Amino acid sequence: MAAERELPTHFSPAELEAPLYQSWIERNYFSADANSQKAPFCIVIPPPNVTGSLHIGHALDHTLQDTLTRRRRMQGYEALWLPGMDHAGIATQNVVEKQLTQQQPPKSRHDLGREEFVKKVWEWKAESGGAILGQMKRLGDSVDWSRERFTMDEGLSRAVLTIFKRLYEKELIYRAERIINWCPRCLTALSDIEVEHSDDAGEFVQVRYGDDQLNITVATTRPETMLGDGAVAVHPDDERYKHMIGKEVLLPLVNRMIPIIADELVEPEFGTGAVKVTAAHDPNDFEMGRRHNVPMIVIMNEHGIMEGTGTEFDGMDRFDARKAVVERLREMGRVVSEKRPYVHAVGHCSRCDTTVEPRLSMQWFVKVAPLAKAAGDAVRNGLVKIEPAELAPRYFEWVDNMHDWCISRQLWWGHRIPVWYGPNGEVLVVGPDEKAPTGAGWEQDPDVLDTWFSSALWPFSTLGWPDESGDLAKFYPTSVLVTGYDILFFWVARMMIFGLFAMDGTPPFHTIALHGLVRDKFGKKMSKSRGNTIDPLEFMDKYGADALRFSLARGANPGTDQALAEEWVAGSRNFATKLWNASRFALLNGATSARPLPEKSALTAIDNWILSRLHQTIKEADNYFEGFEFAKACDAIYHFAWDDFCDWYLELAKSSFAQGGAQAENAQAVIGHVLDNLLRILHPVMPFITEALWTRLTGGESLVIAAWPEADESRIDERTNAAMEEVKSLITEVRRFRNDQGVKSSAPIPGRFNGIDKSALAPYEKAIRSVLRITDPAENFTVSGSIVAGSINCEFDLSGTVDVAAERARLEKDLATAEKDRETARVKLDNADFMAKAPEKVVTTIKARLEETDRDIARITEQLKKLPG
RNA sequence: GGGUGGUUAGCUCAGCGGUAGAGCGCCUCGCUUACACCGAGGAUGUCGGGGGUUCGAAACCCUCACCGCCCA
Repeated sequence: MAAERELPTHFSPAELEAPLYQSWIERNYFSADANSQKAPFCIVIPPPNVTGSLHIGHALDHTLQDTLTRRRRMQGYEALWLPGMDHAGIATQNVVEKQLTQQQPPKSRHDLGREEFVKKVWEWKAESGGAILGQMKRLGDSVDWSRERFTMDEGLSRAVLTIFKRLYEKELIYRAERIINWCPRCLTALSDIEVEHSDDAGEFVQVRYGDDQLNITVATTRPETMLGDGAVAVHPDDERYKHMIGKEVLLPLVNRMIPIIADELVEPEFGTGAVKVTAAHDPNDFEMGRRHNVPMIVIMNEHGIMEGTGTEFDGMDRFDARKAVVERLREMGRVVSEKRPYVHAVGHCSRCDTTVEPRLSMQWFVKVAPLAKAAGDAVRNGLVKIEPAELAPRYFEWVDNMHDWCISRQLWWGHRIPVWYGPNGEVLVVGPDEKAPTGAGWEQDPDVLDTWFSSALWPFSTLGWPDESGDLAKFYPTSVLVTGYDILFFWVARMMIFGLFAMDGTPPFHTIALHGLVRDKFGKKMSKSRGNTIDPLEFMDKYGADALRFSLARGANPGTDQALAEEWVAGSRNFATKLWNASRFALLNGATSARPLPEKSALTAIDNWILSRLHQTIKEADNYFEGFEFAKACDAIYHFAWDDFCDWYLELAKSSFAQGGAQAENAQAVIGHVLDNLLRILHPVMPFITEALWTRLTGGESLVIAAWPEADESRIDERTNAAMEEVKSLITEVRRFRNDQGVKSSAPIPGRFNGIDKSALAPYEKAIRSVLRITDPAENFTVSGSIVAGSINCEFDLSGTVDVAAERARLEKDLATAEKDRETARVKLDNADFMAKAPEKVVTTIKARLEETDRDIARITEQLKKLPG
């Protein structure tokens, strides 16, 4: 009997985890049923990129989502965690294009043609895409694989067409020629959020325009764009330049006359107070250009090569041209000053880091203002809750200031824009079930939509929208969106916008739970260049998925970053090992969850104490989980399991087992009950080891489908808790004494606990003696050492010399502490203002503290007097 | 430049009005039959500086300094 329940002496997570996950999949535990009567709980995964692999940020994000989902599943909800990926337009196209260039002979996508190229991308996806999905299994993600979605799937593509047409009909999508962010390497437009600004060392050059009659000095960080200047602008109130407004100056190098215009956008204090206006290559200049009819002169091609300026610079790369232009101006004596390096913010393509070029071009845009207003209001009106609430201002800041969203991309991989242009200038938007025009001269827009356009539909497109599917009815709106605050803007706002629009004002989720970033050991941001990245797979190999998950969850304070180090993960593995060994001990001693838990009156005080703490911990941890306080929930469980259960209860229970009989049987039931519940409440965070231990302990089918523990208030007993605190301090005092006296903890010594029989600690004496190895006094008992712990006077027969000096030092130290404590209390109580104004409860506490310290001081003084010498 | 978060033990962080906490690290003991991935004991902080509010401030207000993030 005992033999078959025995655990292997060693715990090896790596062997344990994969088969368990496999068994869960085989038993279909993660598949949600849209027809069930259970209340729905749904999380859609923030779709990872199809080219990506699991990084530590995913590991955190997924750990939290899995914890929430597993808990709800155990609570009896119809829990759906829906997995999938997005098609990552630029990134994926880049990957496949790179493959093509590495072929012999190297090819470009243009060699293949659009259709063939897209086919290649699908082939790539089938072969190498979605590596992250397998890694999610290793982490233990309890996602419903039968519902896995991809943004390029047919159903999701229908959703894209549907929303595009609806938005277009409401005039919330429009096409216009604007300055957009252009990546000269990816050869596509980018939205604002795909541009990353960094402080780069550039240059700041002042150039004199004009001639002897009239000249003006402009300042610029981009001298090469002067070839496309259409004007010089000054502030209308700038006395230095007022007389020049309306006149024309000579633009050097191109030898064109350009007007001097007045515009309030110009900051007189900045540079020389005069700026060049290159309306086709700068967003601010574009605005000014529109106001003042400045010609939009395009001087670069899509690759960022100078073109059409009619100067010697044509054909040069923009950065070479910058040098060359300044060089020529210098020769002409037109450079007034040069500052180099001049550090200023420069935009880079978030996919390839190429410096972004503002470019005038025809693109499709979403008119954001009315949609974003609704997205902001949903949170303002409490329809959607942001957790933690402190981060809501960041959300508002974003949605309230959102610019129109450029959604067209000059790519081939993605949802092609469903717009046909007719021979006579017709523009036709084709919905999902409509036929595209076929006549001569009709052509579809060549561009595709921004990946985020389809990701923004994720919370309902994955559930079957635009069809009125059962999934949609059951699971929309979803329960909670879990994501890092760093992408609050990237797509949370966009999902809100589209969700509210498509679903007639029903937001895509009730709650947005935000977590922070995982940083390195020293709190520094992880980056490839710093070389401080952590590979979650490596840590899972070494310490197990449970250990990684526990570390991440335990560090997850709402909305704040967390540091992670290998030592912390090792510590979590140690915790898992602790659980393993405790369970091993439990099983070896016949612990069982099969027997009903005896009534309080039948149990020892220590049994009742651990049950009290267990139910307290269940209550606490459950509340924390409910409030997305993962760190606090884990901490509560950790300390209960390790400190209360392993270090105190199991040690004390050894005396019950030694005793045998009913007391031992009760301990078996208590341990069984505690472990059963502990493993349940820990399961969402550490699914593997809890499952392995629980099935062995209880013989149950699986923790995945087991019931979530509920706190039994009747077992919580503050009096027992308090008494046990006294027991603990008594034991600690004696241990300190033994330690100070150099007595080995394994050596039994005879001792007396005077007065214990009449104290509240009487029921604990046996256990105390056992754990401390204090034997009953023998006939020739001679007191050679004594201490007072709490209300108990303890006397020991050390049958030999006592280290009086050590004892005196200890007592004097304790005395000093007690006296200091008494002084603080005394000062308060002597303060008339305190007595008059402090609440009754506080005064009582301080009074009690004073009495306690008085007693301590008296006792210690007495002890010191008794010391020989 | 505009927002916004932070500054608590050697490190990373909780605590956010009533005697300073955790994990890791550190020191001393210890192979006591679950566990050395362990046990027992211990040390460690004028809670960034300066003002203020309060009987009482790490916590609330003001101010300065220094980090960080987001957006320009």
